[in-house]
Amino acid sequence: MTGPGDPAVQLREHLVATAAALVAERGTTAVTTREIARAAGVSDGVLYNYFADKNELIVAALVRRFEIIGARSWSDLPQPGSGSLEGNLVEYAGALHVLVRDTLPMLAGLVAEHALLHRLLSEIHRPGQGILPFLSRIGEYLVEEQRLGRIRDGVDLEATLLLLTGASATLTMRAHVMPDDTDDHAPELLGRVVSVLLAGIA
Amino acid sequence: MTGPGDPAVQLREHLVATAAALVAERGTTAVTTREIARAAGVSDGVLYNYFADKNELIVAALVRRFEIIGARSWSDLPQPGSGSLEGNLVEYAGALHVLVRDTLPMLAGLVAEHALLHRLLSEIHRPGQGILPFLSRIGEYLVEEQRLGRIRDGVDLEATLLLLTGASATLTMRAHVMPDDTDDHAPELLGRVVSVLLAGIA
Amino acid sequence: MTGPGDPAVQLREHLVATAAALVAERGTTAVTTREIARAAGVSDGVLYNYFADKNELIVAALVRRFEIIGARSWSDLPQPGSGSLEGNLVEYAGALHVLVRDTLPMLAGLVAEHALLHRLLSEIHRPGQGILPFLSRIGEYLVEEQRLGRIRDGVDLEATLLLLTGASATLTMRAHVMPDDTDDHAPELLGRVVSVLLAGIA
Amino acid sequence: MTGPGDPAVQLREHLVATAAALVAERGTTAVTTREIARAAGVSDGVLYNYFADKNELIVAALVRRFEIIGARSWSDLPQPGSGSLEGNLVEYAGALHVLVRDTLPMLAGLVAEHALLHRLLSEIHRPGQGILPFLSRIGEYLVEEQRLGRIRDGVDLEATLLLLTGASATLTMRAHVMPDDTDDHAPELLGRVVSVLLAGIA
DNA sequence: TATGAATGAGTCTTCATTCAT
DNA sequence: GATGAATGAAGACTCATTCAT
Repeated sequence: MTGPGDPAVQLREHLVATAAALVAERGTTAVTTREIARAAGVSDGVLYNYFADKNELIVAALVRRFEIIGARSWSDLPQPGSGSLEGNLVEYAGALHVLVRDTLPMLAGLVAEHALLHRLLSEIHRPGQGILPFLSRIGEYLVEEQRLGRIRDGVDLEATLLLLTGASATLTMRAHVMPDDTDDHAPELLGRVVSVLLAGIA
Repeated sequence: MTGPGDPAVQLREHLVATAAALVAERGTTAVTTREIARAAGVSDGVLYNYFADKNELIVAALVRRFEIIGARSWSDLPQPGSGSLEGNLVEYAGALHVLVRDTLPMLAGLVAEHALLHRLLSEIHRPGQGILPFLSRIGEYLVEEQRLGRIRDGVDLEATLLLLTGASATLTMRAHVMPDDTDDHAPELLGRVVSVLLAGIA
Repeated sequence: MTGPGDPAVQLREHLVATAAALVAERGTTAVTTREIARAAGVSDGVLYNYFADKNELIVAALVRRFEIIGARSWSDLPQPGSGSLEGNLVEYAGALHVLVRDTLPMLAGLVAEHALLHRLLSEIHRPGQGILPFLSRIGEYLVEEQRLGRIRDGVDLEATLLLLTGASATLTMRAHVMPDDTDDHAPELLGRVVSVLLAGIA
Repeated sequence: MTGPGDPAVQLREHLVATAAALVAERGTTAVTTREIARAAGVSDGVLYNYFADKNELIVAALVRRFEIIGARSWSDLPQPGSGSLEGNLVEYAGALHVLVRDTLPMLAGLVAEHALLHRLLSEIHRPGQGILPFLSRIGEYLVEEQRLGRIRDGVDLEATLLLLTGASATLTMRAHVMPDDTDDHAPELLGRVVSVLLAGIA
């Protein structure tokens, strides 16, 4: 008798969505329960009708956030063998860049709060959706391309993955620290990154 | 009439050093002014004789922290042309890994607190010391190696820098999320990363 | 049109019984209305269809509790003239000990809450049942024994009652503060108390 | 350098005294930290400069209360052998009556809160002052009188103590439940109680 | 009449900041 | 300048009570 139309479920969703938006803006710790309630248009106490405590709501908000951003970033990614390897890698790197860019403030807040981080991790491993599957998906792409011969045999794919994801993530950090100019350059810079990765430097 | 021997300057330094140590341990927000004062062996109020508010002290502490860790990580790094390019790059990547590992809790705290981040940035650009010079130093190393011919002509060094630093930094993040097994593998994995970077994957 | 079979009366009774059980376990203030409703298998709001507020329900629960415990403790008590005076007094004292032991948490809660206490008192005097009748019953026993000559003529029975009940009650308090060893000794100690009371100390 | 004149010590004392007064009036749980602060004429947070938490202050207040009342009740009590046994016992019983009367609301509050009760007990056993020493003092009085021959040899003094203290304490409870008439009768009633105790009832 | 989600005042506690000494 | 006690605005969380359905 409980479904998405259930008003209780709707309010729960509303709270999660509101909290997700606030957490995305200002980080995990800077958001107060009162702010969430105000922003959601409800009273201070409602939160505790749906969540055991503030952290449970925050974790739910983070999971939600990852799902939304993940779904947005990772749909329509190229299949192994299609197009050019270079173009595909740029797309994957770009998607990861967007993913990290939009989740960074939340991730950052988690580093300082181990309790929250671990609650999130145990929560996020459970469903098929999450941030880790995305990393494994790009890994799978690399494996397939190697089997297809577009990546040299013998190339260390774990190291490759680290290089590719690392460059994307670091680009994000840079954009965050210097918000003025870098975000527009991101696609172009990632293109150059992929070129270097393909050809090597020696 | 004011110099490094001035007791007022010394107390200021002492406060910065104490705060730096505490911030490194527990992160920006988890440290209280009282804890800093207790750890420094002074009274709660002194802080406000040397800093406008808590944030100013925290920023000074972060700057100090970066200087210390930077100095530790970046002394004795190989000169361009010495040894092998591969071995040198592994060393640079390893130093960056250590640098990020030891500053991650602080960096993370900053992302969530924009005010603090911006105050730190305007502070850190002022003196010759800071975190950015370290990044530029590895950049300079790459430039020199290219001029010496150990890095191919035409290789995009900015992209290379991004790949190298990104892999190191990402390795750190991984170690933080899964603290069990990854930190010991770091040197070996960075070795493989450098191999891939040298040879390319195509 | 209203009788014991009336479903409304039954629900009222059910609420009182449930609240009585919870109050006996955890004391007056530690029980929440939500807990009572959950335990009774009804919704949070029903309570207010039968009682003006929480206190009214609590008072009803206390009255009920005293009735139940009283009925249990005071059935099968010896009749005046039967058995030995000493044995009978020990039985009465033991019954009172049990009565106090089982009502102490509730009584204690009442002392701290004057409003509740007074509401209870005006409630408890109304019906023929209550805690006071029990005290008067042991008083009646003493009166009868005196008339039968097993208690000396001229003995002050009010004072005797105070001694007997006081010793029982105090034993209970002791057991509550030092729960380790005293409850088992209670019967034996009450036996000695009655001996002293019978013979006097001078 | 710390003495009773130290203003910090004075404020601590002031807080304890204020809390003691409020707790005596209204019981342990009904008093809020804000009320204590307001009544003491200080701000909400001061409390935590002197006590780890609310309970620590409450315990200190209870200890204080027992000391004050104890000192008042138990000075100038008769020595064994002096005066008449009967008169002395009435005095002892009366002192206990006053002691219990003035501490009952606090004791009652403790019954419902085991944590608080245990903290108080471990605190109260430490110094030479407390409520238990008073009970042992009346016990010692009985021992001495027995040695002097004013209490029959072979009389069970533990049982006697229980009778005497129990009667006093119960009288208090009665006075609390029916505040109208009984407190004035207390001395007279305790006189009759002692008479019965001396002569026995058989 | 029964429901149970929403309410919001109230609880304890923390901590950056001030200021009289 | 140094002290450190006092301040009081928040913070997370609880729970008796109400009321639309």
